[in-house]
Amino acid sequence: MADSPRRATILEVARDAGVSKTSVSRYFSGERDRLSPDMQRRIASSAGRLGYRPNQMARGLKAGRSRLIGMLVADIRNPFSVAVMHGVEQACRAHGFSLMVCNTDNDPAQERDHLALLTAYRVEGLVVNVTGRPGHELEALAAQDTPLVLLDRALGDVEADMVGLDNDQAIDTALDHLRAQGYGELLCVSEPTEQASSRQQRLGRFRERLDADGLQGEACCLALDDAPALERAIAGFLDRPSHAPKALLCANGNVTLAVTRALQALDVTLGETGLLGIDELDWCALVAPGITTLAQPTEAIGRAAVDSLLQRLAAPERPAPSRQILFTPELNARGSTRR
Amino acid sequence: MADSPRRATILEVARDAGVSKTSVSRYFSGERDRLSPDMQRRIASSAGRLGYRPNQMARGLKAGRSRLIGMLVADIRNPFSVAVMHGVEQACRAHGFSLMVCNTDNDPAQERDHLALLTAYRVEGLVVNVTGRPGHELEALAAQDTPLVLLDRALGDVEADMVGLDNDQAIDTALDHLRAQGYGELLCVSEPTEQASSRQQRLGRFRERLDADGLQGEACCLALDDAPALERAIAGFLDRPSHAPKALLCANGNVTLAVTRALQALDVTLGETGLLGIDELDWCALVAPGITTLAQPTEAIGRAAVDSLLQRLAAPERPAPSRQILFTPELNARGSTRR
DNA sequence: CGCTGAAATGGGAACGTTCCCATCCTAGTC
DNA sequence: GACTAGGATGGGAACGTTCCCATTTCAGCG
Repeated sequence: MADSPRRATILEVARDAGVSKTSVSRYFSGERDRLSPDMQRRIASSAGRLGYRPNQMARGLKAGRSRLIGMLVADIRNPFSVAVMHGVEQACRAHGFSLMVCNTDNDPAQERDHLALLTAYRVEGLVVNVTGRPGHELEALAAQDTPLVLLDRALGDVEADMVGLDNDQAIDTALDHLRAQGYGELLCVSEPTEQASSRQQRLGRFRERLDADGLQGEACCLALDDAPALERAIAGFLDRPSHAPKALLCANGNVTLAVTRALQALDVTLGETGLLGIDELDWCALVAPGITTLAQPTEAIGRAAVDSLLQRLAAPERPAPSRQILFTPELNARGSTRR
Repeated sequence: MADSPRRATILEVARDAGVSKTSVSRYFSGERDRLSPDMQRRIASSAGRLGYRPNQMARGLKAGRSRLIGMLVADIRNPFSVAVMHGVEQACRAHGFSLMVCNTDNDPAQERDHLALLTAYRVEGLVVNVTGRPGHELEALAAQDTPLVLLDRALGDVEADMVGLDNDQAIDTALDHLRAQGYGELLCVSEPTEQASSRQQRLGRFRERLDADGLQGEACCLALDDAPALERAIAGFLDRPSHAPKALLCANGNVTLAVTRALQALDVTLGETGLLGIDELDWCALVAPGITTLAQPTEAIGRAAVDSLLQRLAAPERPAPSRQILFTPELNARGSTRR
């Protein structure tokens, strides 16, 4: 059986089968119907015996297309990212592309490196969800006709399609729900916004709505790794005298996790103090009375990203104006917003 | 600025800089010190102006090495897998390799497909964590001198290094802890074991220890998507008359999630009924009195996998006998095992 | 019965690299 | 001052494909 120390080449298969390499190439590039049944049989048998696999490198080189989609993920350990990635992968697969994922750990240096890598592999399209501004490199890519789609975060200067949550609607839904449940004084917690446009947008809308609706509220941004600071911020908010029930709004899943920890440390009863998080997580239904969330349709977002890419790939001539594809969140009302 | 519709090639850079392509190649393959400072400057400038990036396809083709490590993951949405993957990625990066991850969704067909894909890209090593038995394909690969390392699950017939948790030790630690906390009657819940050796091993050890230690207990395997069945199984166990406190042992993170849901549905008080899960998850500290877990050192496992790969890659001559690298779990005692 | 055209097949030149082997130059040696 | 060793540089042949053009064969047809 398996014995050849080196991978067989198309030429060896051709020789073994007594046919030309062109025919073997045809066999493996989906042009089988151009081959006589007899030849197909011969090739199949030889290839099988030799354990031949087309070399994708050579293929990509010659044909100029890698059949590869690249994805840059800011944080692979974020379940939201993974869920979207899953959608992206499915869609790629469905269209005969493979996905090459790079995790950047929110590190601009890694973003640059990985971007170079994906470029080196000549990915035909790029799904980008990053923190920093590798704007320059991305612009260059875009200028070279590599389709680009931004995920969840717009990158100021880069002109490309963008797929993500309808943040305004999400905030509106959240506030409407909280108000309907009788909460009158709100604290919106977010990670620092400099790096991610969606955070800015959520916070911006939050402030807008407060003004417009005459709700009481404030926003705070802090790095999640400083648990004491977070506890202090929350305690400060809760201790303030007030005449309406208070609630916390978490701008994303990571925040929800950190805030939940902080609330437990502070011995706060959920529901009495409201809690609503953007992003649905496995465990939100499990904690205490259940944590109310706004779920993002992650798979759909992933698929939409790929669709957008493929569309541009199909019609490279007319560079359609860049679009925004926004999705509606779904409210999972649970005990944490029931008084 | 960015204008070239097509990527520049090494030849164009060479022409632009007035040097030979060989020199440009040297510049980009880490042989800069062989070039005079003047030449380095000229090349750098031309390459920068033209936006040149080495074509990894051509590189891989010619040099015969792709600088790529492949990883096959059974379930990308499992936090354990992701954590290990993170370790793998870091290690690859540290050694100048890139990682190509394929998620198989526990589907043998996808396993086969993705394996073919990775083969086509001529990955230099493969980290495998799969459910099915693409044994044949994997064997072929191994026979072709592609280093292979199995993650968490041994594949019966495939001879390769294996990295994972020390399952015997994990079960021992779990049982010792449960007994020390006064639980005397145990139910070990697992997903179906056919596909994953680690599950078999955990269950096997559990049964062994029961016999040896004279503990009361039983094991049950079921698919997690059938919540009612799980609830029935658990209710059955809890309703049985007994003279010692009862506890549940969850064989992995997914099980812990499902069991926790079931327990809530059954309105069981954690602690009174013990609960211990293998795999640490974000939320285990958050639920009720906290869920006791056995944490796997995921990053270390990932790194070990890559190390093992690289070791074999470095010495392809002497095919060292395949090893097992096992890691010790860490106990996080929490309220769910305190009576 | 020679002509046309389609279907089946094969030869060879790319694709963008790397790397082996020159070639050229300069400084050091006797 | 010829001789050499070694450093800097360049030319060209691969690597394993695809794809453009042949070339061959043969059925159909006026």
